[in-house]
Amino acid sequence: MTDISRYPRPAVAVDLVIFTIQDADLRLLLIERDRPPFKGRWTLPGGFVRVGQGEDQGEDLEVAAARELAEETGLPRGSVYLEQLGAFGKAGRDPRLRVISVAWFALVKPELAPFVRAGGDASGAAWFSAAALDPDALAFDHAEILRAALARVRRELHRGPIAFELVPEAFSIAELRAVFEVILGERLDPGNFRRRVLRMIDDGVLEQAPGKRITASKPARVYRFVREPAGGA
Amino acid sequence: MTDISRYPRPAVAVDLVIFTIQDADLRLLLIERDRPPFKGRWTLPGGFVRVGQGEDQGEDLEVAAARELAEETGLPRGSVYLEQLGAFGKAGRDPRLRVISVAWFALVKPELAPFVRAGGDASGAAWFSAAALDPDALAFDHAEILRAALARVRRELHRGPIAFELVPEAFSIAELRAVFEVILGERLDPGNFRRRVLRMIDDGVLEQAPGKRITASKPARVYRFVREPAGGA
DNA sequence: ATAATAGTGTCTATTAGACAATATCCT
DNA sequence: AGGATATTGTCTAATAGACACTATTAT
Repeated sequence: MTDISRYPRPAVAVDLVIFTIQDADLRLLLIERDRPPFKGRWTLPGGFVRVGQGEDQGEDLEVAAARELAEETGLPRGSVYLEQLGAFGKAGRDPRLRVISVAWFALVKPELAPFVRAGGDASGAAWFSAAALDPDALAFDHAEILRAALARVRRELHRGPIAFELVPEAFSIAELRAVFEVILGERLDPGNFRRRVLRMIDDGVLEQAPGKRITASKPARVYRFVREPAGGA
Repeated sequence: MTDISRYPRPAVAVDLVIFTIQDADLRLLLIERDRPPFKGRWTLPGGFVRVGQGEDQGEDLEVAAARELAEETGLPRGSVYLEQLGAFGKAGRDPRLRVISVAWFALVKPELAPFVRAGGDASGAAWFSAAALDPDALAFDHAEILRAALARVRRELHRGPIAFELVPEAFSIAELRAVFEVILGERLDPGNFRRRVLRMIDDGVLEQAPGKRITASKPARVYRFVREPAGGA
C-alpha cells in the first residue's frame, strides 16, 4: 500500500459489440484474427487503452472506445451510439498476459452500415447475423461479452433509445417494429405496436416527418424524433 | 501492435458502494483517507486488483471486489450481494497515476450491518446516510460513481432482487415497503404495495414465514423467499 | 377507550394483447 | 381485380393508483 506505482499492472483493452440492422436482421461486426493466439478465429473489434507516461495520463476510457469504434468502422465520431456494457476481467481470459477488458456496445444506423469497410476488403472485418452466429465460436471470452450485450439490448429495448438508433432518421412504424421483432426474436401485433408508437406522439417524443415510405403496397407515414422540446405546461 | 506487453499500463482498482438499511435510512460505508491526496476526505472503499507475474495472472476481477468487500466489512464472503456497476476511467481521476476503476455495489442485510467494523473504531470507516450526504464531498470521482450506483439501485428496485437483499430473512410487508420508500424517496400507498407483494405469493416467489413481527400496534405477518421451486406445470 | 398499524374493498384510468375489420395503394 | 400492408376498431385482462373502510393489537 505504500508505493502504488510499483505493483504489476494488467493491460486494459476496450472491446466493442457493434450492431446494425441489415436485410431485416440484427448483425454485428467481427474481425478475423491474423495471428496467434486464436489465429483465424473471429473476435470482437477492440484495442488497448492508450496510457501516457508521467504527467500525461492518456485518453479517457470512453475516448478509447470511441476511437476504436471510428477506426474499425471508418464512420465519423458521434454518428454512432455507444454505451458501456461493463468490465470483463477473469484471469486467463487472454492467454498471453493479464488483460482486463471494458466492453461497449454500439448501434450503427442502417443507412450508415454500407459505408463501414467490411466485406470483401482485406480489412478482415465482416458483418455476422446475431441469430445465426454461435457465440462460442468467438475467441477469448467474447462469447460471454456478446451474450451480455444481447441480453442488455433486449432488456433496454423497451425503455431506452436503442430501437431508434437502429432505424433511419425518418422511419415508418413498420420499420421500427421490424427492429423490435428481430431483436426480440418474436412477431409483434402490428395494431398493438402502432398504438404504442402513437402514444409517443401524444407524449411529444415523436412527430410526423415529411414524405412517405414506399412499400410493396400502401405507403406508410414516417416519423422522427422531435428536435426542440415542446415547451409544454 | 507488435509487442503488447511493452506499452504503459494503467493501474486497475475496484471501488465499492456498500449500502445497507439502518434506522429506516439508506446508508453507505465510507473510509476516511489518512494520506494525500485528498487526505482527510471520505472515499468509497476499494483497492487495487492483484495481478500476478508471468504464468500467474492474479485474481479475477470479481474476486478482487469480493475480497475488498470482505476486508472492508469483516463479513464472510457470500453473505453480501455484489453486482458490477461499470468501469470508470477518465484520465486524471487519480492525480497520482492513471487508475481505471471498476465499481461495484453491495447490499448488506440490516441484521449484518451491526457486525461491520465501522463507527468509533480506528478503522476510519463509517456509515453515512445516502440522503444527507453530498456526493461532491467525496474524493476522486467518487461522486460520479455514487450517483451512478444510486440511479442503478433505484432503476432496478422494481425488477430485481435488490429490495430483498436489504431486508431480513423473514420480513413484514411494511419492512419491505420501508426499503422501497427510503430508496425511492417517496411514500407508497400501503394497500397498493401490499397487493404487489401478495401477487408475488401467487406467483410462488414468496411464501409466508413462521412468526410475526411485533410493531407498535397490530403484529404483522412475515414472509420469505421460497427455497425450492414450486415445480408447477 | 384510543391510537396505530395491519389488512380489505372499491373505483378509475392506463396499458398490453388478441383479434377482426376496413382503407389505401401497387401491380 | 387482387394482393399486401397500413390503419382503425373492439373486446378482455392485468395493473397502478387514489382512497375509504374494517380488523386487531398495544397501551
